[in-house]
Order: sequence, then structure tokens, then C-alpha cells
Amino acid sequence: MTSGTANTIEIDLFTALEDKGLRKTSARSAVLTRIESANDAFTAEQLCRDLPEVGRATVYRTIRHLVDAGALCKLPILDGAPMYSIARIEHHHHTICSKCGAIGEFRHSTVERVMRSLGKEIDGEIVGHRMEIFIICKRCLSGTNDGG
Amino acid sequence: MTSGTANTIEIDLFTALEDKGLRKTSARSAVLTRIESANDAFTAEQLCRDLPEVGRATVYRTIRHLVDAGALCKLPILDGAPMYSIARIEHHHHTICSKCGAIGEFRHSTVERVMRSLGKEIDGEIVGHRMEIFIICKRCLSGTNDGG
DNA sequence: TCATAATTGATATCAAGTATCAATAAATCG
DNA sequence: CGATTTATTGATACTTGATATCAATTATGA
Repeated sequence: MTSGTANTIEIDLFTALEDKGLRKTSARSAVLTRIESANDAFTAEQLCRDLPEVGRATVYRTIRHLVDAGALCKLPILDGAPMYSIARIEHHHHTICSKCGAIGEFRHSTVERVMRSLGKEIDGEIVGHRMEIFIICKRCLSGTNDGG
Repeated sequence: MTSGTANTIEIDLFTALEDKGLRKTSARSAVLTRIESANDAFTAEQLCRDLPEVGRATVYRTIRHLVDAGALCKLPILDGAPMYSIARIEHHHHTICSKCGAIGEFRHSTVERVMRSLGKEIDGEIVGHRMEIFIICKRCLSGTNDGG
């Protein structure tokens, strides 16, 4: 049913759960397939709405497993529920539209270099970082964003 | 009652509410004074606990007014309630201890420079940014953090 | 196939935060 | 100063996002 083409993200998600010793069930497959098809970051509630046949608890549990396994990246949102995006090997950061909330990605090597130089200034051991750029996205700027 | 020394942050907080055309009440004064005394970031629940004589609704409302006025900075927390810190003129970023959740501050000019150079790469108009450094703080590293 | 252990999902519960609204307090006016 | 008007308060109920419980179900290994 959910056997996709090789080398897709789907494999990574399934592998992530497998590596945790979790069973492959139809409920989990449905959640992973739905996540795989996501182009943008999504909320748990969005998954629940899109997968009425899967219980809320299972949706939330599966997301937690994936975040735990490092396959999903949890993005804290200023107001409302957190969003999730598929974690890619390459480190990246996010843009958040202050108007419509759309989340995008970007990479910037200088940010990583800055991180290294910050080590001296900071009282403790750095274990990670996150950078968020607040923007007004193109769609909102151009007025073509009708909220759909 | 709450008339503090001039040039303190308290004045800024009161002024922020005044500028919004809000009345100066004893409940609000209690909340502002408590916030003024905060050295670290705090949660709404912490204020509620420390100010049992002020209703929850008022605590939350006052925080919202201050964030709205730009006098408080709302920090999204990965798990649990958001934290707030007094907004200072100077732009700064936060360190978050992954173990105990303690929040600190730092400034770094290169971060600001990077922001400027990012403008070209990003699809939209940049209106702000936030950088968070995840650390294990000194207290947790040294094992002297007993959670108190 | 059967036994065992993990998983599911309806439900109850929790936690953070907001809406409601009668009672109250602040500011203004005479 | 006292009366009037209007903002504010806070107890309570509610909303939302998320987790705990636990009997029924399903996956996997022998």
C-alpha cells in the first residue's frame, strides 16, 4: 500500500520508526504517507483533519516518535500550535511570514560560521541553534494571498 | 505605592501602558512591579503564582498589553508555556538550556550583519529575526543545578 | 496457527489561555 | 466633593492543544 519509490523521504520516516523498534502499522503508515506528501510545515491538527480514520492519540504519538527520532523538526510558533517539518540532513533555518504564518526554509553558511565564533562568548556548551527570519512573504506583499 | 526611582524599567512599562491609553490600577501596578523585579525570562503562570491577589485574567491581559506595546518580548518555548522578557532597545538573542530551560541573553554584531546579507536570498521582506542558541548551561554542566 | 506483546483509539483529563459579565474602581465633570 | 461615566477586575466557564488510561485490536515471532 504505502511502498513508495526508493530514495524518497517516506523511506526515511519508516526507517526512523523501524530503528526505534516500532512496528509498522496501517495507522502509522497513513500518518507517514500524509507527512511525506507535505510540502510545507504542518500542524498536528492538520494531520488529524486530513486523517479522520486515524485517532488523535495515534497522530500525536507518531509525531512524537518522529521528532524523537530526529526525522521531524518541531518549530515553536508564537501563537497557536507548533508546526513540524521533515528534518533534512543539511542544517537549515526557517522564514515565517508574519502575516499568513507560512513557513519556508533557507540555508546560509555564514550563520553556521557565526555559531562557531559564538562559542567563546557563551556561558555553557552549545548543543544547537535555531534562527528564524520573520518576513512578509511575496504572496502577502503582492496581495494575492486570500488566505486559501 | 509603586512610584519607583526614575530611569528604571518600571517607568518604561508604565509608560508603555499609559501610551496605550490604559488606566493605572493597583492590579496592573502589581504585575509591572513583579515583572520589573524579574532578572530572567518568566512565564505567565509564574506571575500568577507570585501574585495570588491578582486574577489570572488580569495577569494574562496585562502581559498581552505589554507585548502588544513592544515592552515585553514573547519567546516561544519548544515544550510548555511561552516565556517573556523585558524588551530592551538593543537587539539581542537568547540562550536556552536544554536541560533546565534557563534562558539567558547575548548580543553579537555578526548576527546582525548576516541578517543584512540574507536579504538577497530571501523571498519577501524581512521584518525581524530571532536566534536561539541551545546550550547546556554552566550550572547543569557542573552538576550544581538541583532544579531550585 | 497461536501466544505474546505492542498498538490503537474512545474517552477522560490536563494545561495554557481566552470570553463573559456582574461587580468594582478610576477618571472626569459639574 | 460627590455623581456620572467608562474602563477594569476576576470568578467562572469555556476553548484548544496535547497527554494518560485502558480495554479491544493487531502485528510479529515461534
